[in-house]
Amino acid sequence: MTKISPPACPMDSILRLLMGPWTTYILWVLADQGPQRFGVLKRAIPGISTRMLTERLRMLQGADVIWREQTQTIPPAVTYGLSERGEELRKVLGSLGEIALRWQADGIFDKSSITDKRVVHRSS
Amino acid sequence: MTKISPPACPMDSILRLLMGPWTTYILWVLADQGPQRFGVLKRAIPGISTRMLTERLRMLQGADVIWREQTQTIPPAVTYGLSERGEELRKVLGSLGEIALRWQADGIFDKSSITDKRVVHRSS
DNA sequence: AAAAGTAGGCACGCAAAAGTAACTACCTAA
DNA sequence: TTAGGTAGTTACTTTTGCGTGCCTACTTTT
Repeated sequence: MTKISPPACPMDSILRLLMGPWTTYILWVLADQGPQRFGVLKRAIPGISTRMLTERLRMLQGADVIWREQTQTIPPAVTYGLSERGEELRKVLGSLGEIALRWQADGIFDKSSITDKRVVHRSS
Repeated sequence: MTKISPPACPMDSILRLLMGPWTTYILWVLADQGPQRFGVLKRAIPGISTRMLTERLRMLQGADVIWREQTQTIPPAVTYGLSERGEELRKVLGSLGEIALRWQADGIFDKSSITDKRVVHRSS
């Protein structure tokens, strides 16, 4: 018995795309630094596991938000970058980021309503 | 040292705000139908539990995205609505919604890359 | 007198999500 | 010869998110 399917919410789908803990970070790096190889991405996102990075990249690629280019050289080099859709998304995420910055300046995120149980991975 | 990943992540905070399965739905209803009471909201969002609705509302309220107005009448009536911050958010979410609509028309969300494991199995 | 509605709080428990670690195959540099 | 880098995959374990059900205190309705 297939339970609920979201009645009228493409929002739901697109947010499920962005929702993961790392997804926007990945997009941010790709937007900010340009196309990058797997290993560079991994090092640019401290704390992410290969498993997560792979999964997210596959998902984003599946949604045509990023492209993937693999060269058949012997240590195979794989490069990822924002596609046209990715650019589209970047603009909106940019606005969202601006808002986030303003709110942060206002201390919204500090006041223990959201940030509470987020201990943050790997405190060095 | 609790140190958050440094350079670019108020995004993380704001997305954590929107992330839950229900959050944007709630905002959508409040934006679309105007301020609503708890019970009305609950009935407007089929399938949500009181627990979730309460939690999300508290969180949104804590971030000043919605306001909460409680009358001390005897069955106490509580009304929620978008605050100024909420309106700000609504605009961006609107753009995101447009994109989502276009992508949906292109069938991005149908092609089993994201939606796949969302099938739910409750056979009884 | 009892049921129902209003706005939630609290505890239990499962299933999905995320982290951890080990393994692949191939090549290069020490 | 061995370590290390490239781009992952697979298996195992832990964490958590979220639904479900039961509770409140007060009033109005039946």
